[in-house]
Amino acid sequence: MKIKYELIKNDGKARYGKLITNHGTFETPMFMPVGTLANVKMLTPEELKAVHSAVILSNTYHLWLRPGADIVAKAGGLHKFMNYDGPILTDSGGFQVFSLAKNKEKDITEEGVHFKSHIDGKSLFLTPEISMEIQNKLDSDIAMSFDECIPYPATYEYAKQSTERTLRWAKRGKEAFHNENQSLFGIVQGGEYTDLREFSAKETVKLGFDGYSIGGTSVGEDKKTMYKMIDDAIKYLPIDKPRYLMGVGDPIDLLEGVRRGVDMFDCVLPTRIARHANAFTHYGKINLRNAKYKEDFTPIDDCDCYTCKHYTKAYLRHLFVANEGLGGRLLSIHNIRFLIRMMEEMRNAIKEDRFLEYKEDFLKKYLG
RNA sequence: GCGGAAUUGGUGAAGUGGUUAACACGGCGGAUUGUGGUUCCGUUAUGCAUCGGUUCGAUCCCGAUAUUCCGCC
Repeated sequence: MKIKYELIKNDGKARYGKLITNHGTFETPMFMPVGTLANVKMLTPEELKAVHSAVILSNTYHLWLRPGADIVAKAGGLHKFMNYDGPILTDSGGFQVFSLAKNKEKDITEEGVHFKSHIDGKSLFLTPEISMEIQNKLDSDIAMSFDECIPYPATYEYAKQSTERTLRWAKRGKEAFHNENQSLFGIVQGGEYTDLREFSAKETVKLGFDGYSIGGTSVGEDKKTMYKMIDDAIKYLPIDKPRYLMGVGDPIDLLEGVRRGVDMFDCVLPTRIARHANAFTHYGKINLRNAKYKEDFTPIDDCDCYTCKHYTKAYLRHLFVANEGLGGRLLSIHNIRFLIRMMEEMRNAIKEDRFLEYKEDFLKKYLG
């Protein structure tokens, strides 16, 4: 069955709802950790469950290269392969168009995208049809349309052509898609241009998808521009379908996204910064390598995660200074929990009609 | 006792008679937003064992002293 979205409360800004999937029902707005290679880096499914993680992301491009979609299919699909019984969303490879296609004008064609494998340099060609075929085989809960994540800044002309092409790719992808148990999301592009965002949103909705993403954000633009990109797109999205802001993010952006009516977010930030010794706290981000934590025998934050319940900053600092991987694991647990807990708190605040107060209080503390 | 060699930052070390002493590690700090899994960026010796001398100018040349290593008696 396809996913279902149930909008429970909508005060015109923030939304509270439920996402019903083949692998459980979960409340939105939600944060989804990224597990590119059929794993969330360094963590086991049990650890993800312990931080109340729901949907996780995987990546078409990466799994296409290895181990290959057929192997995952033989294993019985992504869930079985990686031993995760929660919902999985697969990104289409569109972001790799952005990060791996060196010469956009030349490498991106109407038919698809040429780029080189980051593993062995082999030439690859990815099309909407191939992306759908791979995602169908992976058997994730939610598949993403194959799109181009437009760089920032981009000229109006480039953004326009790219946005129109993404739309044609979305249509092709939808036609090629054939897994009844899987849902497919469309992606709004349009770069930083208000009219292109409107055009992209309206046309994508016309094609009809199970949910809609706002793409092309968090690619180097300033926050003000990013929020405008959301505003320019989200007002044209149907209220009875989930809205997913791709690649975002940091705690401030989550608050701003929810305020604008976003239901789903994903981001590599919590796990990436964790591997580099950074931790989210209610008082801002901290770097555990800093000398001032050498003798700090208190937990990272007022937090209910495994790491905060059992370890001190001094110990975590020692692990990072000693180059011990456990530090990255423990911080990944904390950082994911931090964002997921934030979402829980936001949902509660929405339910109790105090979202804006919550947001203000959080920011006041966080920005110190 | 005699002869030889060496002495550069926290460490390993390059280097030159003339503005800012290479590089690496370490230290300190920052970055990171649909992940190209030990990443990227910045900073870190007002000083080249010590004291004299030669020179317009010395870390680099000369002498003495100290320390270390090697060889000989």
